[in-house]
Amino acid sequence: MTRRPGIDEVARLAGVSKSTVSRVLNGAPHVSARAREAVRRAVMQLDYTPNHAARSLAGHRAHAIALVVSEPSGRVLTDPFFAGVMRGVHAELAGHRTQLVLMMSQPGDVGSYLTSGHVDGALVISLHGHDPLLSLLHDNGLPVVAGGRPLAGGPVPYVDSDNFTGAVEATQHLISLGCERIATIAGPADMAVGLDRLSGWRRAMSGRRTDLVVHADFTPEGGAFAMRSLLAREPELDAVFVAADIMALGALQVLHAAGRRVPDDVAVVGFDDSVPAVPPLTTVRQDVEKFGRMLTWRLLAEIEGEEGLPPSVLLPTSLVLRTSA
Amino acid sequence: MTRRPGIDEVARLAGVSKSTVSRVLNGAPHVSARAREAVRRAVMQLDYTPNHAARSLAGHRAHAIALVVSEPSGRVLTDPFFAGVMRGVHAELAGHRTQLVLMMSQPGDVGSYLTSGHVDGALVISLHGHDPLLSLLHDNGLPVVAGGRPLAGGPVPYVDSDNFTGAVEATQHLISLGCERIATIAGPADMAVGLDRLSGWRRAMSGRRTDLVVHADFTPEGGAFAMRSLLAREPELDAVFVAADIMALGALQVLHAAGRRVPDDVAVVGFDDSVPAVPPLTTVRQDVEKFGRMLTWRLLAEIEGEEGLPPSVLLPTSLVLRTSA
DNA sequence: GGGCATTCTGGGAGCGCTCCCAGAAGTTTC
DNA sequence: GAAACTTCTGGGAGCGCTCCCAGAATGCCC
Repeated sequence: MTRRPGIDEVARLAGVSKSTVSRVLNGAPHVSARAREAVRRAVMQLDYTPNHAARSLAGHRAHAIALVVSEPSGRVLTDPFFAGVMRGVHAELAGHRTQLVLMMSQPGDVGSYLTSGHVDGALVISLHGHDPLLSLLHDNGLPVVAGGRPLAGGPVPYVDSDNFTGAVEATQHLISLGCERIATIAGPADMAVGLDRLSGWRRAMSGRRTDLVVHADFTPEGGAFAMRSLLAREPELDAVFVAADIMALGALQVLHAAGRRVPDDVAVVGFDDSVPAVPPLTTVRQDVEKFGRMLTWRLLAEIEGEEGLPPSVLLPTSLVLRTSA
Repeated sequence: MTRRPGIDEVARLAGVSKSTVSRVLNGAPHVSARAREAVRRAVMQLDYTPNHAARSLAGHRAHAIALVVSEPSGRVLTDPFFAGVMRGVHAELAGHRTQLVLMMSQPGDVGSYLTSGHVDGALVISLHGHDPLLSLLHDNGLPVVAGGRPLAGGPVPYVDSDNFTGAVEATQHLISLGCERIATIAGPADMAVGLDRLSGWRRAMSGRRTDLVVHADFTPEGGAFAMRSLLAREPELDAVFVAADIMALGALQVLHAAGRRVPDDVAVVGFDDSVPAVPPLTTVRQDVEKFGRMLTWRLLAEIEGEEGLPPSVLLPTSLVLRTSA
C-alpha cells in the first residue's frame, strides 16, 4: 500500500495552503473560484481521499451515524421490514460522506459507546417496552430518532407508519366481505407497532366480538403457534387479521394443514406487504424504504441543528387487495 | 455533553504515565500487575472510553471492517440469506472492539474509499460476474474475504456453502421419488452460487433430460416468471429444483394458480431453508449465520496476519425433508 | 559485587486533519 | 483618496491517542 497523499500535498500541488484545501473540501464559504478549481484538480490528480480518523479527531464530528437494532436475539435482521429500512437509510445517506455503523444492542452495553463520540447520532429501531436507551442517549445530548413510536413517550422524535389506520382498513375490509368471526394475530404487546395495529382492529370491530386475540412475536413460528391456538379456541372463525406478513406465512401453513381453504373458509389479511405467499396476501402496504429515508433525513437534520423540525412523522399505509381476502 | 475524560486523566488518577495506560488498554506486555490494576480501576471510576478517531489516527488501524454488498439495486438486503450472514458477522465481531461499516457498492465508487484506510479489511458478498473490486482491493493490500466463491478465481480467500453437493442431493431426492420430468430454476448465470447449484443438478441428472433450465435472479418475481416459462415449455413436468427458497415462493404461487398440487402433481425442492411456505418446503439447509461467522473470523485472522490460514472454506449443507417433495 | 539481560516506565514526537486568528486583497462609501 | 467594510488566504496550535526511545528497576549468572 503506497503512502496516501495528505492534505499538504494537495495544497502544494494546487498552490494554496492547507487551510484553503480544507475549506474547499468542506464546502466552506469565502474561497475564490480560482482556488476552488485548483484544489479540485489537485484532488483529482492525486486521487486524494481525506483521512477519516483525522477529520473526526480534529473536527469533533464522527461523520458516522449508528443504526441500533434493539433486539438481543438479532431476530429483526431476518425481517424483511428491517432490510427495507436499511435500504432506505443507505439511499438517504448517499452523498453525505457519512458512514453507517451497525450495532445490535444487548441492553446496557451500547449506551456508553454511542455517547462517547463515536457517532454523531443514532437511529434506534425495534424498541421494546420502556427501554431506557432512548432517554439515556437523549440526555447525553446525542441526536436520536426512533424508528417506530417509543412506548415510553418522551421527547425523542420518531418516524412511524400509520399502523392504526392501516389496521382499521384491513379489518373493515374483512367486515365488508361479510366475515362474522374475525380474529387477530397481534404483534408483541410491548411494542407500539403491536399495540397500534391491535387498537386499529379493536376500533374497526367495535360492536362485535373482540376476544379472538393472540399476541405473537413477528416470526413465522409465532404466527403459526398463534393460529393454532386461535383455531382451537374458535374452530368456526372465518377471518384473521395478521399484524405482519411474516407471521401470516406461519398462519397460512397452519390453516393449510388444518384443511381450511383461504380465502373461502378463512379470509386472511396481513400487514407490511413484505413477502409473497400462497395464496397471495391481501395486506396493508407500508413503504419501508421511505421509512428508512425519512428516519435518516430526520436524524441528519437534527445533527445539523435545523430549526422547526416536525417532532415526528407518520407515514401513510394502503390496503392492497390480492386473493387471501 | 460533559467533557469526556482523556487518557491523561486516567493516567493521573492511576498514578502512572499515558504510555502505561495505553499499554494496559491495548493488552501490551511488560506491564506490572499493580499498574495494570490501578489503570483498570481508574478507567472504571472515570467511565473512560478511548476516543476512536484518535486511536485510529495514531495507531494506523481503523478498528473497523466493511461489509460490502456488491449489488447496485440493494436487492440483497431483502434476502433472508443476507440477514443471516450479517447476524453471524455481528456475533463474531462481538468483543473485538471493531466496528462494522455497511457499504453498498455502486460499481467503481467503493474501491478508493476502502483502500484509503477507513477500514482494516473488507467482507465482500454477492459478487457478480468478474467484478474487479476484489482484485482492486487485494492489489492495494487490503485484507479481503469473499462471501461466495468469486467467479474470476484469483488469490482472494473465500467462504462458501457447498452448493454443488447440496444441489446434487436435492436433485437425487427428486429422482428417488420417481419424478420423470425434472426442471430447475437456476440462480443468476453470472454468480458462482447460481452456476454451482446448476452444476449439481446437471450432475445428478446425468443420463436424463437436462434442457428444462431457466435462470432467474433470486427474487420471488424472478422465480414466478421462471416457473411460468417452464410450465409453458413442458406442461407435463413433475418436479422442480429451485435454487433458492425465495424464488420457490414465487414458483409456488404460479403452480398454485395453475392448479398444480404440490407435491402431488409437481414436487418442489428449494435451497437455503430461509422461508416458510405453503406447503412447507423440502429444501437444502445451509447455516448462514455460521457462514457469516466464518467469513468474519477469516478476515480478522487475515488482518492479524496469522499464518497458515486455509485459502478458502466450504461449509456443508443438508437436505431437510418437509412436504413439498 | 559487577556485568548483563530482562522487565517495566515515562517523555515526547507525531498521526492528518480543522479551525481560530491575524493579515492581505478587493469593494464600497463619502 | 482614505476609511470602513467584506472577501479571501496562510500560519499554526491543537484534537487524543500510539509508539519509539531511552532510562530506571529488577533478576540472574559467574
